[in-house]
Amino acid sequence: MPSPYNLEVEYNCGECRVRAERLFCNMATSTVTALDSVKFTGLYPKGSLLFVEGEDPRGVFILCSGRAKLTTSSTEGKTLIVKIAEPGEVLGASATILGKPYEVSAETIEPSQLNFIKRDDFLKFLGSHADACMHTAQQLSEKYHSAQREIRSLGLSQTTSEKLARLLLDWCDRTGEETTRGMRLKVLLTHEEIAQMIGTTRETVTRLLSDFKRKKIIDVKGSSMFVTNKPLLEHMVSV
Amino acid sequence: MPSPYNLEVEYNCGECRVRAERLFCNMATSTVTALDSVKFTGLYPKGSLLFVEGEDPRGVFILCSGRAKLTTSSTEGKTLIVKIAEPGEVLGASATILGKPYEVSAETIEPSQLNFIKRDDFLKFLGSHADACMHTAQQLSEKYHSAQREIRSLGLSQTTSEKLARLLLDWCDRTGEETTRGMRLKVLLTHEEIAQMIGTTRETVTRLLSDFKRKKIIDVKGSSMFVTNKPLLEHMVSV
DNA sequence: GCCGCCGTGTGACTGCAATCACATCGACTC
DNA sequence: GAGTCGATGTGATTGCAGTCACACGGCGGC
Repeated sequence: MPSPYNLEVEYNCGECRVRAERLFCNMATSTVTALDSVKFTGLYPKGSLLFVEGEDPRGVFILCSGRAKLTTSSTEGKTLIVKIAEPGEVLGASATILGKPYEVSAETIEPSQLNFIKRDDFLKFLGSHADACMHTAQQLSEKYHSAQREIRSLGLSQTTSEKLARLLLDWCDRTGEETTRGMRLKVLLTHEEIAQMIGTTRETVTRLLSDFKRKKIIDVKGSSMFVTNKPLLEHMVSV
Repeated sequence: MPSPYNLEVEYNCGECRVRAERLFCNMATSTVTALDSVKFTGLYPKGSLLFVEGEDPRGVFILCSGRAKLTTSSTEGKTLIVKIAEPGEVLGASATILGKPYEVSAETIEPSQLNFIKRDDFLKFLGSHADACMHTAQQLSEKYHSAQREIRSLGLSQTTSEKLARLLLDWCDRTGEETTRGMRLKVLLTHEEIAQMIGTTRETVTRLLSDFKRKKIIDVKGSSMFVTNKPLLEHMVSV
């Protein structure tokens, strides 16, 4: 299938091969059919703004493939990255359900496939398909869960190095690959973006990472980072 | 009706007079009947621990009357108050739905009435009553929304005074009464607890409040606080 | 009355991280 | 090769808030 952005596209949810693995999408055949009839499949290049904080909710985006960053900004221009959304997540659900403005902005950081559902259609869909409603509740629970983790990290960390340690450990759990040299992480974010994830400045991130390298906690080779002393990282967050 | 803790109790949801005002409880008669058959009504004194962070989810608590604080703690003993829950809120829903440990602890800070529903019963109840499932999704959306506010406050504030200003403005919106001397707030929390809400220390809260008094932004009379210069507070958070 | 407890008010000191400023380095354009 | 641009590395300075220490006042118990 020819497709832009080198992306494998699936226009038909009924035929989607990864559907069963997805918390939200894994639903009864009849429900999937209903989903297919209201959704709009779109391909988005890196850097596409899906919605902006404060905007009235138009509907939800189901992230089929690719990744998106969810951010919130202060009026002074300081930006906080709340979460990096992974495939299978539903974006904008809470605002759409409540009819309140989007509480974050969403921007793709990779070429991505998204299925958009208009607000009215989505609400009707949830009302008439119990399993979809249940899966939405699960999605929202997941979102709340990860927001709670973020709150812990921001509110309970004594120092910035503790926040960074928390972030790296999070990455190990989520995307780390075990190797003989320690956990390997693909660092796809700049120091600036890492800073925005833990609420600090770019310079501090650079300094702390140098520090970690000096202390042999991590080892950076190109865009790969090896966590060579995970226990020490864990010690930094718990004590 | 004689009742402990000077609390007006309603054992029967079907007869509850405030039900229609509650986001979650406002559901079809048949659904309420089902709810009544699985819930356990309990009265709890101030300081009751409903559940503890990290514990496996036993079920959900519907806060009928009273208030509860939701907290998360670090291993060093530092505590962060995530939210003060108000009547109508459902506590522990996300953990119960996902089957993951409670992400926060819940403790009553006033004598409270709560309806408890066991995990299995709650999941069955949601599965068989579409409106209850929808209302749960709304509750979860609200929870996510307020968690997002907390993240903004913790992550984007440059200084502690900004966080405190944010908190006071929040209180104005939520429980403030307009008076000729400015918004009146009932301060039911100690400086220690305020500190735990914004992730700082007791001393800093005392100092900042003195500061605000000196600058004629607030005026404290007993357990009442008058916000006499709200625009200045707003200026502190946006610049 | 006395005592103890808890919440509050303040001073002195210190350290971490924000800020500003500039250097370096790689990639890509022209 | 010169020039630009974004990302990274590093030094010097400063200020905010955490920490420790102690004083004061109200309130309940006895």
